[in-house]
Amino acid sequence: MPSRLLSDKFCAVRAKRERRKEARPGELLDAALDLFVEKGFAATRSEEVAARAGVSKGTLFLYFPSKEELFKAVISENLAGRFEQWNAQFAAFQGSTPEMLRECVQIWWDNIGSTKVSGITKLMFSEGRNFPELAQFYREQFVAPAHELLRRILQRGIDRGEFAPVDLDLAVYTVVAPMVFLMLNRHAADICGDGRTPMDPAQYLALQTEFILAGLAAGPGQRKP
Amino acid sequence: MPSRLLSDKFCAVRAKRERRKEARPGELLDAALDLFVEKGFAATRSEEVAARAGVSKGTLFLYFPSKEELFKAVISENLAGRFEQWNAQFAAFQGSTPEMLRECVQIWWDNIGSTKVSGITKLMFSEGRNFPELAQFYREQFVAPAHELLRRILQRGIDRGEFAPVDLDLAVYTVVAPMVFLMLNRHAADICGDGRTPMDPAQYLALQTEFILAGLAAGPGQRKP
Amino acid sequence: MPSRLLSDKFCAVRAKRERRKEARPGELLDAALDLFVEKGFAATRSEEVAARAGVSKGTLFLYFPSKEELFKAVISENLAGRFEQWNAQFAAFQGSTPEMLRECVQIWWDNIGSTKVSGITKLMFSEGRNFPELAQFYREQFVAPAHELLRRILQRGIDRGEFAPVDLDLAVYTVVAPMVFLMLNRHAADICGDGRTPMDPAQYLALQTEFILAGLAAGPGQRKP
Amino acid sequence: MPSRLLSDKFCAVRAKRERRKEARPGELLDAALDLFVEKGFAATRSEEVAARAGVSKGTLFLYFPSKEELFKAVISENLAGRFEQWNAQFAAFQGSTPEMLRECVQIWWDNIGSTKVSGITKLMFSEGRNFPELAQFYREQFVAPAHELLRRILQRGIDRGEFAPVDLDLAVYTVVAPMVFLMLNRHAADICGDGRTPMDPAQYLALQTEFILAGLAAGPGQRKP
DNA sequence: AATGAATGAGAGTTCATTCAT
DNA sequence: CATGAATGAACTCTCATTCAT
Repeated sequence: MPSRLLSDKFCAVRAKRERRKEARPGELLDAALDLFVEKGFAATRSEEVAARAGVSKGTLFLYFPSKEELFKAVISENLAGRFEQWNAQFAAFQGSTPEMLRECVQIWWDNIGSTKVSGITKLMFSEGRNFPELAQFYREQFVAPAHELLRRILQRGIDRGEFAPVDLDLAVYTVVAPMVFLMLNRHAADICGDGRTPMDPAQYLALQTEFILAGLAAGPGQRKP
Repeated sequence: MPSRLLSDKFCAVRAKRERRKEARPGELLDAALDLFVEKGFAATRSEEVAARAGVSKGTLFLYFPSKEELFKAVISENLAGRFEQWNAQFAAFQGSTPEMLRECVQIWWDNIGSTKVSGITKLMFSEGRNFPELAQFYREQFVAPAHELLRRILQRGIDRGEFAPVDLDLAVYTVVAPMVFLMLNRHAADICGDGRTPMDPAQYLALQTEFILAGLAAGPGQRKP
Repeated sequence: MPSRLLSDKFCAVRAKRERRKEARPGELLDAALDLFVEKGFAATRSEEVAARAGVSKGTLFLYFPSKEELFKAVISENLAGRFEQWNAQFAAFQGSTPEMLRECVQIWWDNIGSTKVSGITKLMFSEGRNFPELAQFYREQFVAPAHELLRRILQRGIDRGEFAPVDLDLAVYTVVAPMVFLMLNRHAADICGDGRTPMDPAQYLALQTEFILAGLAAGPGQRKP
Repeated sequence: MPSRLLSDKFCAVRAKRERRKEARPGELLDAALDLFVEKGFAATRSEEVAARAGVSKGTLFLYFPSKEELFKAVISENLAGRFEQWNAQFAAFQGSTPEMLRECVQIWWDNIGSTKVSGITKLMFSEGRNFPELAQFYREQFVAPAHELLRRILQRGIDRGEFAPVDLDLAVYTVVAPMVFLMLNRHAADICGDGRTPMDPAQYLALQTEFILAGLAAGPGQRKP
């Protein structure tokens, strides 16, 4: 069939160029994430981003109207709701709540903490004040859903008698803080390492999680006196 | 008498001026710390620092040869070690080790966490990569002594049978991480808040400390299966 | 029959395309004239010209090697002298010289002043300094013949006793100036209007022509006392 | 007196620098007017303006926050109302209205037409469309007062029987048009010269004025048939 | 012939740093 | 010592122009 042939030819001709065109934004966003995390938003020159993506300065602005919009796109791209899936996954969880929390931490580590996406948190801590609307966006898209998920897990543990009652708002932070610490330290050249042997994040996470579980099991303050 | 009056006035003016003159570097460092913490190194203009210190642009460069040297001075100046005192204080501590850890956290909070000094940590996390020598300096002056102090406390607990045996290298991080989290979040416009009620750092610290103590008491991994 | 239909369609499409192909340069010149007149040469983007002509950026440069050459072509193309015809027409004129002048003005208004061609004058006034060769070309092709035609008319009036003797060089400008004024004001968003009611160019022209005729009849300076 | 001495010294020390500082904006505005008129706003580079004013690029932006603001300042600076004085002057005029008109034209020529202020009109014609708010400002500050002044003069002539009745709105343009023509042609490299001998604006103005007076005396249209 | 993705020189603007006063 | 006007390197962004498709 001629039409098919024509169509094939058309596709072949367009293929390479189009593939690049479609791949460009992603390549640029990857490069931008790398550099922003490494050097900070302000200290990263647009041209560097372009160069790392293998294109020229001008091309960057073909896809993103400004450096700030590029920043926003980096956030959007990488924080696009993973929470839908995770919320569903944990809603269907059958095991004990301590297992649930361990799995939650593991999933976070595998998908975010150990990947370069964790750099976004570093970015927000470093540059958030200079970009309030971005900070707000980050809070809405990432922080709030995370807090909600953790609250549901903790509440489940309390409801099932696995955890002693506890101020959920605070308890959530006991889970969040180590994650944030790992994400920031990872992208700050292990600034909080003691300079001897590097800390193993997976082991730290495991220990930290057990501490949290011990604390939740014991109930807050009961051994204070 | 006019001449006397004038002379007195002149002396008064001169005295104030000289007092200010000697205070200049400190005022500039204070102003710089505030602004660097708030906006980042690159995003802070030299003129702003000078203005906040109440002097002109030129005067800043009279005391610090460059913006970068100013940054280094800000870090160095504020890292004046308090560990000598603290080490002595804790070497003489008589009570239980959990009490010791609680006091340690409290002292940190009162002297560092809740004060402007916490901004130094924010700065090191944000800009450390661009100032490797400073990062190393910070690790030596601040991180290493802190880790050592905490190690000694934890070791004391184990030695006295108050804590179960634990990997000290990892356990230290369970104490450090919440501190770092608080210091950074404080200077990042509560970027990790969920946007509802702001978290109370003191309450969070208390809960987090009890969790750590529960974990240390229980021993790691014992409830894992 | 599908094939016939297709074929017909194809031919129709092709025919239209070829017709367009030949029209391309003209369409581009029209678009360029519009935009250059409206926004100036520097402020007009090549892509806009192409877009208004309904082609892509690349196509523009297929027909004109540079934006500057496009500008030159816009001027040259629209300066196609009509003076041969007009000179012949006025050489054969039979009526009175005032009638002749009125007709001259009318012809100018109908063919140039009220049409897009007037934009050329706007362009030369705005950009002439940046294109000296074009300015010279414009003077030769347009200004000089116009002045000569007007001189012949005025001389005829003097010769026939209809006009008092007058410095022809100056008198020509009294005819030219209102024309230039109208052409420029037209393309400058009525910048010389007082903001109340818009001026009617035809009425203004008529009045202005009568003033000129009155002046020519009276002779210059005679009432100066 | 010491205080006087001190004050003198102070003034002497400051003098040179301050004089320059106060002169800078004016020098920059002059340079900008020259270049904008000569090359157009868009085609003039900021650095050129600075260079012509004898300063560096950065200094320009010390006094004007952007190129566009510089443009606005050029307009504002040079259009500062001269009409107060002129209106008063003509309100008190005692002679005949033809004399009044001649004087009006002369004053315009001496103060505007023959000076570089006339370049502003060129600017407005060339770039006005790209800066609508500036165009409006120009109309309000310059065009409208000028039209009103001319209307009053013409009306006086009619009232005193020196001029035949005429449509004032149109008649005003017969006076304005030659002025505009001269201002534009002057700044467009005599684009409307015929290339032979340059036209003498003063002589042209005189002749043109007499034509207008002849026309006004005769009344419009009366010799049409 | 036509397209539009890509380029990179160049323009506007900022700001650390200098230095005459 | 202190000032702040001046500088110019560096950065973001634009757009005329090219060329693979």
